[in-house]
Amino acid sequence: MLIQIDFASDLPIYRQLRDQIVIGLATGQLEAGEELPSVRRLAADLGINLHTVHKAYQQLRDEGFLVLDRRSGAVMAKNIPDQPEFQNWLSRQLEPLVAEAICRKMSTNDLQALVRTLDQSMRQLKKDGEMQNE
Amino acid sequence: MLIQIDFASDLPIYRQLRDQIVIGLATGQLEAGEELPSVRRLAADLGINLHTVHKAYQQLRDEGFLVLDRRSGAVMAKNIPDQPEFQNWLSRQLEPLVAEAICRKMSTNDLQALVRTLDQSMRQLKKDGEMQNE
Amino acid sequence: MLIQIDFASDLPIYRQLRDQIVIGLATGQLEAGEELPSVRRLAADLGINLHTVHKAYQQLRDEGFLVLDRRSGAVMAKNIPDQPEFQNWLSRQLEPLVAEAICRKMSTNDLQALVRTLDQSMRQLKKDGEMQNE
Amino acid sequence: MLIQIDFASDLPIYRQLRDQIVIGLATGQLEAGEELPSVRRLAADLGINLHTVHKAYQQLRDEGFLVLDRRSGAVMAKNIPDQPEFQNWLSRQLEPLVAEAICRKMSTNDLQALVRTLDQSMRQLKKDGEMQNE
DNA sequence: GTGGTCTAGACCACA
DNA sequence: GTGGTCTAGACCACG
Repeated sequence: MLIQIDFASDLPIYRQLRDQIVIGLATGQLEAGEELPSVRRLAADLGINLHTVHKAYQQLRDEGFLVLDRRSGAVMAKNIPDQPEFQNWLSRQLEPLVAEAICRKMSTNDLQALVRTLDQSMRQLKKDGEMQNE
Repeated sequence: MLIQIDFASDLPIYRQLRDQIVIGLATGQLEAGEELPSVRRLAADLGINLHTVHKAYQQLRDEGFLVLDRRSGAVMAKNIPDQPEFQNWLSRQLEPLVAEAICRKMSTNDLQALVRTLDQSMRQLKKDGEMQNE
Repeated sequence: MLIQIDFASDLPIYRQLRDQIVIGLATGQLEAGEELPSVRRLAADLGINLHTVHKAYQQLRDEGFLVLDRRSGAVMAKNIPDQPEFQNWLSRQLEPLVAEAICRKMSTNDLQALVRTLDQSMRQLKKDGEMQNE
Repeated sequence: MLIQIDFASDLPIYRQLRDQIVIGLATGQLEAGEELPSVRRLAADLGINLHTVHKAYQQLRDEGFLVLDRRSGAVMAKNIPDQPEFQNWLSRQLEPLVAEAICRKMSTNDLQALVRTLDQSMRQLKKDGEMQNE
């Protein structure tokens, strides 16, 4: 799976890394149970600091996406645990974005379409990957 | 309009302030052309520093939401200028959120419904406010 | 002569006023010896403060463009005195602008053309005005 | 690159700093991709406050001249983005200067020559620097 | 009164 | 080490 870091972004590197791994999982580029590169390896490949990769992995573990084991390294979780507050959290993240879309005169339909497109394209990618594996 | 700052949040204060003003504009709690409190006044009301408010106002000005009129202080812009890259920007913001929703097993319908609810409730609030003014 | 103030500009109002009067003089909309409106009158017309107009007039007087007299009010100077350091001053003003033009990949020719156009259009306006008066 | 701050100038320090960096870029004293001193370092060298340098850097970043790389601090941008309204902006800056030159009886030729000299001397400095590097 | 600039000094997140 | 944020308090230009 290709990971691209933008060093000039305002988003911290560890967050970019974390986000891309989540996106990878959503699009099927990463599967449950799949092994991730070691901290060392990934840091070297991306040309970033060990700490940075470690921090991203830690956060993914805290969120239930990743299982860290001394022997088997980093493995994508098989079962992502329910996060009871997830919808509320998501709602809070979405709120300012939706507000800005309204202010920028985006229509309800355009906004819905944008979310739908993102959602469907990711799910489609995942389905394609799964069919290939069968 | 009520503004609430969460000092424990990881989101910087000036960003919380900026976001809430945008939300206020989307929900009609703030209207185009309306005067905002002066930097000093708002800082005192919220118990934060003058510079923090100043920074939020500056950002809103740069984004075209606010006009800093030399005579009357801060005034919500009448015409919010188009931001040519706005949809792309929004898409990039939405991508990791949608990805996480998929990973957390949220259905397409639930996600759509969540966005719809946010969008509609804000637009409704705005419409209510406008009807009251007539 | 029409004067337009932009209250949202970063340029102070008295400077906008001063600049437009100088432009008016360069384009012949104002002539040497012509009377300007009184401070009171102009302030009322533009909807700005007395002090602001006063400050603009003072600066124009200091620069030799305007003669202020208690009886005859404000009169455009007949002979604008030489300002020995003017070329140096102008050069210093121009330097960052030319530098930015270079950085923005504007060609020497385009820059020259831009200055020429501004210069010629003002001089032409002035000549037109003078012919009309004969 | 030598930077000189005039504490008596009416131009704010952060603007002087910003202007001199742009001039440095135009004259080749600063090259695309070159690292700038850290905010702290430059502030100490110039005897000014950290925040003042920070503000200049932020503005340069907003204008596309500077990239604030998370790893290596401040780096001059490789590709300065087009500013669609740049010519209009420049024209507005130039207008009062040209008008004043006309009022001060500067000839079209002298004005053209002045701009040409500034432009050519900066471009020449840049070319010299580039030849030296080969 | 307003916003804008500058200083001084602190703490934090990031790498 | 870096930049980013926040605070406190001062002065100035503008209107």
